[in-house]
Amino acid sequence: MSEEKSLNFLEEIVENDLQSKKYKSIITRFPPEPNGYLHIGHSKAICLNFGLAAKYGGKTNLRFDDTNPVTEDTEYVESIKNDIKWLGFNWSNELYASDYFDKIYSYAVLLIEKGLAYVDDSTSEEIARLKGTPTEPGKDSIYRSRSIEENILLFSEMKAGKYKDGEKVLRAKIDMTHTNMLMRDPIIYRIKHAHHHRTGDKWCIYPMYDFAHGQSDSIENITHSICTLEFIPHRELYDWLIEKLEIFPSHQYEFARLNMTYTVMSKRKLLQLVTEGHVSGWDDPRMPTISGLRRKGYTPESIRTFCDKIGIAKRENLIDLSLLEFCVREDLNSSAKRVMAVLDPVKLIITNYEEGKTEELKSENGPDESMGFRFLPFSKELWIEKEDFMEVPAKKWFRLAPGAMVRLKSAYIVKCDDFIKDSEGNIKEIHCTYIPESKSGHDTSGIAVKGTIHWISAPHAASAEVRLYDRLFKVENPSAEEGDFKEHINPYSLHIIKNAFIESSLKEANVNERYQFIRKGYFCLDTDSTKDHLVFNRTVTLKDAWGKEVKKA
RNA sequence: UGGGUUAUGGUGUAAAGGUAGCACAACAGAUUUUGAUUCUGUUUGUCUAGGUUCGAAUCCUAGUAACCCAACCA
Repeated sequence: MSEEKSLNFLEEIVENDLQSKKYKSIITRFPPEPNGYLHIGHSKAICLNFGLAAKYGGKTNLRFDDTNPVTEDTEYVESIKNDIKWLGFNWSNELYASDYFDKIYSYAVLLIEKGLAYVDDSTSEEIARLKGTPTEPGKDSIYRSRSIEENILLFSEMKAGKYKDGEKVLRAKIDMTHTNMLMRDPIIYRIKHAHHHRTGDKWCIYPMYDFAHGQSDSIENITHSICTLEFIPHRELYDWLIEKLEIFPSHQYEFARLNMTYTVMSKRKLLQLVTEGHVSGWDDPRMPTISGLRRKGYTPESIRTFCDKIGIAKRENLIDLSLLEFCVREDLNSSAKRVMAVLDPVKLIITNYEEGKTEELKSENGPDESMGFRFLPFSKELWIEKEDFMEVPAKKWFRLAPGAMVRLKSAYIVKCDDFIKDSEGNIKEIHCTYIPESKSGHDTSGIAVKGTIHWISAPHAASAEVRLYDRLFKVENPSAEEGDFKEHINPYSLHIIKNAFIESSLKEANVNERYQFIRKGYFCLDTDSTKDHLVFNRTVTLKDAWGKEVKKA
């Protein structure tokens, strides 16, 4: 029994509620509006809600908060369900706020009958004007004193479609001078002659968030309704409505939403990136969406670990992207198949190796012996990375340079004797001699080299397109900068290598497998890939101590 | 200028009056046929000012800062 992990404040609340017998078991819910794709911030809420229920033996509903027909679509419903399943969670019930429209309508009638709601004919401008400001109290609308009978008639006419959009609204009658703006007679129903993706044209009036969310929670007997900090002012109204309606008392709790460096998290901003073509779509691997991260090669496990590590609290936060990257590296390090690929090739010729000869050299598939071995063809002409050769070696350089020796991974030690430049001064060929006694696994040469580099036998190489991704924004917190957040987009966030050389085993690559291109990073097959045109995405780089060294200099 | 919420290393997050801990990041070293991994170590913190107490991140008082609230969005 090592030290137990301390509880977050919501776990404490749940434990107290369970211990005090307030509830026999808990029910949580994840309530997305189907008007966009889920992002990494949502996975924090998903892990929280599903995790809490799982930990304390409760259950979690998936409920779509579909009360605004003009922004919502089944396309989003499907993607949301898919993403939650992919993350590894199963909901107890798939529910929709729109399933409760009849019930919610009857709640509204009940409120009118209690004299706690009224129909207001004012324009939205007038309503806004009378609402006052945070520092000035509001004023009553002239329609506030309508009789219950008139309100009931008017509201039923609203439902029947007698009025146009915006002509009337239903408002809760609370207090126009309340210090909480949300309590100044909030609108609870509005007229929208719009087609709903589930209820079709049945309704032309729709409840507002505040008159649907808490009511849906209550209908489902949600014990702990968990949302983000910006809903704190809504809690007072949430409780007021439940009390007046005398329905199951669900309770709202709030936690701080996730923010991450070098990206944006608001649906509005993400939508802009998509519609204005800054990215290729919601699932562009540079996007912080679940679908983007999935396409980039992130594993569900790594995202869950990340959500676990960031914790749950009530203060504003900005999480380092490096933590997410750490989580995926940690996961992939133990599971990814090791392969060789040369992204920026230069020819290496082994002058003392027999022309036309091919050897099959044994190489391990992973850090764990259980992952097995494969055989790599080796020949006189190889591709290596341009960056692994320096004509004039830097300090602490232990890769290839004139006169220097390196090991070719799983093969031989070679010594650089010469190199050839093209007319523009670029290195064209590197000439080496190999040490036959230094064969990997049977090395009797007694030579110790500091550097080991990867390679591909030129006549046996396959080729592929490789897409390298960098952070989407140049600044840590684009939302906090002055002006348009899009001014801070990183113009180099995508680097496409049209023709990289890969070992031929990768022709058999499949989308579900993760690979480590040795020394280059973790990669996965992209959905754009075809049999004749392989496309790989870089999920994340490896840590690069040499890169740091170079930067320092 | 009203109301609400929050302040702990560079970033997150613990410590329920009693040793300020953990993770990421950074830095240094060891190992390494991936400058990866692994291992070891180091640096850095309680918003400010008072007070209570043997003892305060924690309690009290007064400040300060950040965020949220004036959609017929959620």
